[in-house]
Amino acid sequence: MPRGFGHGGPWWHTRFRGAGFRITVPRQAILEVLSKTQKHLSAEDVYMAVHRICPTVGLTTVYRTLELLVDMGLVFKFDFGDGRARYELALGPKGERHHHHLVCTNCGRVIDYTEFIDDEIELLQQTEKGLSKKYNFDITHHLIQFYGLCDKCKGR
Amino acid sequence: MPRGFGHGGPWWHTRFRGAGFRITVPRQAILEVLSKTQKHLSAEDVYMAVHRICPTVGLTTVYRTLELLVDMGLVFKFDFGDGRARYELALGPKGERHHHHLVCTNCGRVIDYTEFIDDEIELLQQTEKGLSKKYNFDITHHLIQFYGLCDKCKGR
DNA sequence: ATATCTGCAAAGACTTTGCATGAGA
DNA sequence: TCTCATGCAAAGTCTTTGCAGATAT
Repeated sequence: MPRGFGHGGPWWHTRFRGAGFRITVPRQAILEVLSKTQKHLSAEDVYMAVHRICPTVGLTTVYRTLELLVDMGLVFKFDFGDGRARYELALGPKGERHHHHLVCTNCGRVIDYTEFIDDEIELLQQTEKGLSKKYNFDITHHLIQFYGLCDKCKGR
Repeated sequence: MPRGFGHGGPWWHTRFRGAGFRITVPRQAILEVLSKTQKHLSAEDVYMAVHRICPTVGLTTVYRTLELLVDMGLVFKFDFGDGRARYELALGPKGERHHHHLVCTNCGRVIDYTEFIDDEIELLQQTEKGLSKKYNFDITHHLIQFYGLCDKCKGR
């Protein structure tokens, strides 16, 4: 059965019920928005998209829900240096969405890349193993970003 | 001659003069503070430390100077997810301070590690090369962070 | 029934900006 | 001298919190 839908509704319902969290309209709308994009959305972005599905949902709820999802490990939170956090679905460390980022320090453009991920992942898993042991950490995820000037900004 | 001091004063004076920036008391104090620690300082941390050297320097100047140093590539700016930016001296991509981070998502503790850097650097340089070519980016630096629970937080 | 969740408004925290004064080259 | 830098105060932005009413289980 493909990831996504089972008998009891969307896949994440189980995670929610198991943790004692309630399945509500705002939460469903927020997860729907996150599932339907490949972009890195800010809280405001999510809020505006959710607003089209369910106009009564407030920005506060968006923030609270995103925090909850991050804590549950369902969503990753990123910082690209422009002062607002970005969010995207996690879907597992080797899941179909996993990628790293290339960030332009001038215009803020962010490119997702997956080209070199396989080699990176291999090395990272070794590193994770070594680090976990040495520092007694439970490592849950990682972040790799390259910074520089994009093609449009480098000739300036 | 060791990096650090030449005839005309500290090493960064040349960089400043060359770029048309002035060498001022606040800037010297801020760079002195950054050179004398291995920690990741917030703007407020820098401000307080600078205040002991030169009490007239304001927080605004600290922010402005840190931004300048980041733009010049002399300082890196990090985000560990606690809402305030951290700064530390760059000293070159293979310089003596280069390291990656291990961040506890529960208590916010940050550990610098250098153990696996050599293998990582090698892979990263290949990746950088590939990315630069494919996306036509001038890559200046990278960020690698592992997230998880530290030994104190995992038993909770 | 009741503990959780939500929306609104207000507060909080970090960072940036305007402007007149002061200082480096 | 003359442009650049600084400090203060105020404003700006993103994010969090308090609380009463609404909702899921």
